[in-house]
Amino acid sequence: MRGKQAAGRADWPEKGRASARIETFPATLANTLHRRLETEIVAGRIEPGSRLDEQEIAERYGCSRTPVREAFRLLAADRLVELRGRQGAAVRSIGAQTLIEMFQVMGELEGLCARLAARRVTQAQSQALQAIHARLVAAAGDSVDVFYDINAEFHEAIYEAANNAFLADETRRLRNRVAAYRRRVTHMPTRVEDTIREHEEIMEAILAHDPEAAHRAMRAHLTLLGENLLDLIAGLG
Amino acid sequence: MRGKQAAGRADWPEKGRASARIETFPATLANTLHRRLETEIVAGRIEPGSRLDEQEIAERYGCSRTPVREAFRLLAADRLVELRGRQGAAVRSIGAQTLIEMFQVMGELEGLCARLAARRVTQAQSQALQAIHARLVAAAGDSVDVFYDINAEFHEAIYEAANNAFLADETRRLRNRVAAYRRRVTHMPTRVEDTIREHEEIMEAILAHDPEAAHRAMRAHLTLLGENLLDLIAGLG
DNA sequence: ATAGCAGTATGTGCACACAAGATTGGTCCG
DNA sequence: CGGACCAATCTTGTGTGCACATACTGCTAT
Repeated sequence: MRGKQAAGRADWPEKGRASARIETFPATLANTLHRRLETEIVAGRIEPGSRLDEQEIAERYGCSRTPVREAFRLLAADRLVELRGRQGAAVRSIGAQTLIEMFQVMGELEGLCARLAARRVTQAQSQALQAIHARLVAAAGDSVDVFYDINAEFHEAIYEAANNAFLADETRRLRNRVAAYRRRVTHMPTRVEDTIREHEEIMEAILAHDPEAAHRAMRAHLTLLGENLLDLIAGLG
Repeated sequence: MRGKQAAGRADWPEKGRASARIETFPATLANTLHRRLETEIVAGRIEPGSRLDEQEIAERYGCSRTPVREAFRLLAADRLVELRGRQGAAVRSIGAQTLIEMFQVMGELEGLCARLAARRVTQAQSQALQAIHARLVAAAGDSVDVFYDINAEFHEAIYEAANNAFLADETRRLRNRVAAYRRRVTHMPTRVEDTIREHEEIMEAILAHDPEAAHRAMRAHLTLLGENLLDLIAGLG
């Protein structure tokens, strides 16, 4: 007879920090699949809107449908895929309207990151930021993918300097959701130089410990990025 | 032989609005469980930190473990439960540090809502807002739960006036995550009157179409709420 | 008495099987 | 000739069984 009270069992001793990717602990098949599919989607290797076939993926990874299904649920939680019950799962495709809205929210969140970073950044973090930026400048001529990755590093460094793990998680999550689209923007004519200039402004504000300037610069950066993205979409619509 | 291309099947015609709760469409067992458990957790009827037993819930709802497992994954996506592989799922408990961080982010998001609402609110929405506020004032003496619900309505009306579905979704999601804790704050001595006063200020700024004032008032509201919550936690720590 | 260890029990992870709903192609009727 | 209905097939949703990992309990040894 096991049916005790509703939920009165061994409570865990409360984790120190409630952040950290949800499921790093055990390397279950479902978790592995979750990570791998997430990477594929974020990198844009799976077209937005395309359907994900349980069986196909199951045999591709040599497992049964069960863990695949569970991975889908996890991805749905991050809003990376859409679950249409009885009709399978599909990579979420984002319309122009939603994209506008997302960039507005991202502007606010990344702006907060920048503001906090300006207040809290340490000496070591300042130097790290400058080093990353130097690498970004150096990579201006390299492949777009390399540039994109260093760009991401820059923002990641700011999250860290902001010293708000929750904010970092949420911002990162949002960033992931638009990543597949955002990556394409890097291909635009002046985007690389623009990015470098905008990053410079952000960085200087942070190094100068000027929260409002950092906030403003970061928001502007995101706004411009969003507008570029919309131009791109309008162009190929 | 079914193994075609990776994912080149029937693409859906892109949903009009990429928001809307993830899975309202089909009433599968897993989805039903997801919603019910979400309600239980958000309402605080399941203690934070307590473990969720697959079998127990399965037999309580008269189904097998499979849909229960899937519901857990969905809840994990919303960060409402924590998945510790091989050790079951537990309602996420939020530490003081994280709570502080969350309220900072919520302040920013709800602040954005208020700012947009001040710019975009329609005549009808203004009236609706006032009506809700009037009900809130009238409910000041009623049960805490009633007050809490009307309070939520007020914020919901602002989300709607902000006219940014994505922002509304994210803000609502965050609100849900802290709901179990937040609800308790309403019990504090002066919280009811404070809330009414703060709401008044927010509402007036929105009605006056003053974005910056609305933003400021809303952020202040969230900040005070967060501080109250921390006092509460410190008090019973 | 406490710490370490082994055996046991419980519960989760995964695979497989079955059932139900959805989609597609074909056929029949208007 | 077109549209609607129907059937076959495919895909997802759910139930069940088994194996392994983790936690627990009682023992022994220092």
